[in-house]
Parts: sequence; C-alpha cells; structure tokens
Amino acid sequence: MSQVEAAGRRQLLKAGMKLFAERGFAAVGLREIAAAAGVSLGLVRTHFGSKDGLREAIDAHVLEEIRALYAAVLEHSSVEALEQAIEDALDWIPRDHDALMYARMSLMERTPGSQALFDEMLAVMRQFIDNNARLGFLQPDVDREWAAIYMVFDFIGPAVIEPFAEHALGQSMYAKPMIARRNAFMIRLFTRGFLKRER
Amino acid sequence: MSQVEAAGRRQLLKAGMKLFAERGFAAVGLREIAAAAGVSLGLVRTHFGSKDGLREAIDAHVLEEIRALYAAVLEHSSVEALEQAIEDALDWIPRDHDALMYARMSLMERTPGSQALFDEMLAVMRQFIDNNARLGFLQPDVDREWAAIYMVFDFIGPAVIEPFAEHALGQSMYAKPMIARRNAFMIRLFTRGFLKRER
DNA sequence: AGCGACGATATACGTTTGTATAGTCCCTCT
DNA sequence: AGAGGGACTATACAAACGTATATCGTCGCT
Repeated sequence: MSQVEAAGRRQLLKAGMKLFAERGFAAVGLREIAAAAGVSLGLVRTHFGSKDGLREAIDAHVLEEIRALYAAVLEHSSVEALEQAIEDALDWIPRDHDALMYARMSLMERTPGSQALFDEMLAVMRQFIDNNARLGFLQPDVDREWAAIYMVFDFIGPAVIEPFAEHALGQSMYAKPMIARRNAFMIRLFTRGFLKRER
Repeated sequence: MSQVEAAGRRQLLKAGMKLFAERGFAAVGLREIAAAAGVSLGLVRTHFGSKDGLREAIDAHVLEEIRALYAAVLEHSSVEALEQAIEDALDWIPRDHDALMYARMSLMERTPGSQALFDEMLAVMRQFIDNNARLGFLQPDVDREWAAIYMVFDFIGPAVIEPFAEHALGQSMYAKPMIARRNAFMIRLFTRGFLKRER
C-alpha cells in the first residue's frame, strides 16, 4: 500500500464534506463533487465504492476532527478554565469550519454516523459535568443529566444558527467579537443565570 | 372559488411536511409524497406548480403553526410564568409534532422560508427578554442580545436532538418526564446557574 | 524486461427525477 | 339543459442520477 494518501481521495473527501455541509447529502450529485475536487466521476467508485461509501468516509473523518475539539474542552474542566477551553475550541473552528458545518448538517440527516457523533458529544459533556462535580465546582442538587444536555445545546446552537447569523446579527457566530460576548454571557449564565427569582 | 380547501391539497401539504421533515427536501420525490397523500403525481402541479412551490406552501403553513407556539411563550413573560409558558408550548407539540420537525429540518436547508423562520424566532426571544427587563425580572448588566440568542438555543436544541434522544436518553425529548426535568433545570439555570464561581 | 497493482479516466446503462400535456369527472351557475 | 371551471388522473419526456465496465499510464518489484 502507498505511504502517501492518494491526492484524488483527499480532494474528494474535502469537496464532498463542503458540498454536503452546504446543501445536504441528497441534493449534491457525484458529478458536482468530482468536478469540485478536480477529478473524474469514476474515482469516487475507485476510492469509496459508492456515494454512501463516500459519506461514511467523510463521517469518520469529521468524527476525528470533532474529537480534537472535544479534547480542548475536557482539558479545561472547572469554571475558571471554561473560558480558556472555549477559546481553545474557537481557535480550532476557522481551521476546520467545513468539518463543523458538516457535523451540523449530519445531525439533521439521521445516519449511523450522525448517531455516533451525537452519542460522543453527549458523552463528552457528561464527562465535563462529572469532572466539575468531582472538583467541587457543581452547585448542590443539580440535575447532572440535563446539565450535560444543555452543554450540548450550547455547543451545537451556534453551529445550527451560523448560516442565519450574518443576516440576523450582522456577523458570523464565530467572529471574534461574537465569541467574546458569548463567552462572557455563557460564564455568567452557568454561574448566576440572568433572571431574578423575584422582582 | 371553493369555500372548502381541496382535500388533495391538504393531504399533499401534510404528507410533504412529514416526509421533508424526516429525510430532507432533495431526498424525497414527488411520487412518494403523492402516494403518501393518496393522490396522483399530477396534483402537485395543479395546486403548487412545482416541487419548490410545494415547499413554499409548506414553509408558509409551518410558520403560521410556529407563531401559535410563540404566542404561548410571550403571553407568559416573567420567571414565575415561564414554566407555565413552557407547559403551554408543550401542550402544542404533540398536536403539531410534524410542523416542529419540519421547522427543525428547514433550519438546515437554507431557503427564504428558513431565514424568515429564524428571524421571527429571534425577534420573539428578544421580545421575551425585553418584557422581562421592563417588568424588572432581569438581573443587572445582562447582555440582552445574547440572552435572546440563548433562548433560541433552548428552543431549537430539543428539536435538533430529538431524533437521537430515544437511543441516547431512552425517551423522546417531549415525553412527560423529560419535560418536567427540563423545566426544572431550565428555571434553575436561568435564575441561578449550575456551577459555583469558586470551590 | 516484464508483470501486477493502483490511481485515474471515459463512456455507457438503467432508473428515477421534476415537469409537461391531454383528458376525465363533477359541481355550479345561468 | 348546457357551458365553464376547478379538482384530479394517466401518461409521456428529457435530464440527471448512481452505478458499472473497459481502458490507460505509471510506478515498484523480481
């Protein structure tokens, strides 16, 4: 087997990830992906066997990328470090924006790959909550399961609304000023909330 | 023109909404929708002109349904009433589960209809935050814009993860026990958070 | 020198797709 | 009674799709 990954294979993965992320699996044809990758239609069959094979390869690749992002979050448990964890994660995002947007679209199209992605995301957030509990950072009587689920919301929320952000908010969810305000609000929400219990 | 809406038209809207929500716009053919609606393929053209015309009609219909849901939220501003607002909203969900799942899918497939849906969602949440501020329920120095955005996350989050919930959590996001725990956690999060600032 | 193996291309095949056309049924209004 | 129109069906058509097959060039190895 070859030492270096075939160039065409990598190009197809990249083009497929981008186009599937933008318009969904069924809406994009293999000819368009091949053209965007600068290779021929038949090469999809050579490397991936079928369109579904291509998706599975992309799913696996994106899962690996997302795992790198999780690693940044889990390294910084505790409130003090939460902001740093988010900073780290957000360094990652411009580098792999396509992978993030693919993961976002994957969550809509129920496949084995998308269920695996979600399961892993939830597992990581549970671990984050447990880390905080073990370190004594969790308030008493917190529903840990729902805390983890809300962490998932916070993670996928910006990705889900990203395509609408420019129009509705004037900038990308991952623009620097947005990130700063988001971090500040998120820390505040997690530690104090934003509503008064009584007037 | 007829007093009663044509039966076939309503069936097509319903079937299209369900199938598009499950698998996405491009992945579902008009023949399958017509079969599910119990009418002929040609009737799509009669009533909607084209496949895109069908989508636009469904978009408009779903936007109306979602507006009814918003109304329930806005009628109950303030923390005390928030739980009631959610209860009201969740009464609505089983009735129009398909519309909610369609809205979920619509947020992935960037169309004029989906941008309109998002804009309206954000506007409603901003109004909710402003209502609370006016009534004196908002904590001082809160970033209202981000508070509204987080309300959007809380609203779409359960919808986004619903298809994975059964496998990962053992029940639907909209099952009664889930709703009860979610309400409790949400109120707590909004008013107190769940992390300690210091150990 | 020769021979696989692999990356890559070109082209053909059968199916499915959205759209178009022609026609049927039935109710309403005059 | 009969004309018109709206709801609906059946069928045809060109384009696009995923898949299949045959072929080519070029390495590395013996």
